[in-house]
Amino acid sequence: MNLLFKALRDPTRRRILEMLKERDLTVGEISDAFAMTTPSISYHLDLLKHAQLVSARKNGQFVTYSLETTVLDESLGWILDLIKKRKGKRK
Amino acid sequence: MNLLFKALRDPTRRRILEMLKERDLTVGEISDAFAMTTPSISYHLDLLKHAQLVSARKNGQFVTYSLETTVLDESLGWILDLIKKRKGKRK
DNA sequence: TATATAATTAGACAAATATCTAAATATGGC
DNA sequence: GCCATATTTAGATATTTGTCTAATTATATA
Repeated sequence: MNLLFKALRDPTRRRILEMLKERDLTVGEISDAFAMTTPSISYHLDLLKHAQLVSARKNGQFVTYSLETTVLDESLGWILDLIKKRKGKRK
Repeated sequence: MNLLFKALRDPTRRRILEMLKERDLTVGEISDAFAMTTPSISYHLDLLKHAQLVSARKNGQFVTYSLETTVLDESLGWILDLIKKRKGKRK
C-alpha cells in the first residue's frame, strides 16, 4: 500500500499509467509525451515497476512497458472499505 | 486528484483515516495513538483537510475531525477506469 | 482575572524526491 | 568489429516533506 501510493503521488507517473491503459508503450514513446529527459522517465518507470503497477519486457533494444492492475485491485479494496464502513455510521 | 494522492501517500495519514472510519475523534485522541508530537499530527490533519478527506468542527476547546468520503469516491472512479479499460484490451 | 488545557502556527532541519547531465550498457545493422 | 540508437545507472542539486521545539491562540474553570 505504501509503494502504491508513493507511485501514484506523482502526476507524471499517473499520466504514464493512463497512457499504458490504452496500449503497451516503449520507453521512447512514453518519453516523447513529456517535456522531460529520458533518464527522468526511466526513473519514474522504475518506481512504477517497484510498485508493481507496470511490467517491462525487452524487445531487442527496446523495452516495452505494460500496465499491471493487480495492485490497483487491492487499493480499491482499501478505499472501498474506508467509504463503506463510514456510510454505515453516518450521523 | 493531486492533493488526494499527496494526502494518501503518508502512512500516518492513512492510519488517521482508518481511525476516523470508526468514529469522529479529537486531535488529542488521534495524537495519543501515535508516537509523534501534537504539532506533527496537526500538520497531517491540515493536509488531510486540504485534500478534503476530513472535516473539522470545534467543540469548545476541542476540535473534532470527521472522515469525508466524497473525494474518495472520485478516486475510486479514476482507479476503476484504469482497471476497466485495461481488462478490455488484455492480450 | 489568572491559570490550565487543547490546538495551531512559526521556524529550523534532516531526509526524501524529482530533475538534470554525463557515462555506461545493451542491441542492431553496416 | 564499429557506429548508431534505446535504455539505464551514477552523481549532483534544488525542492518538498515530515518532524521537532518554542511560541501563540482560544477556551474553560477556579
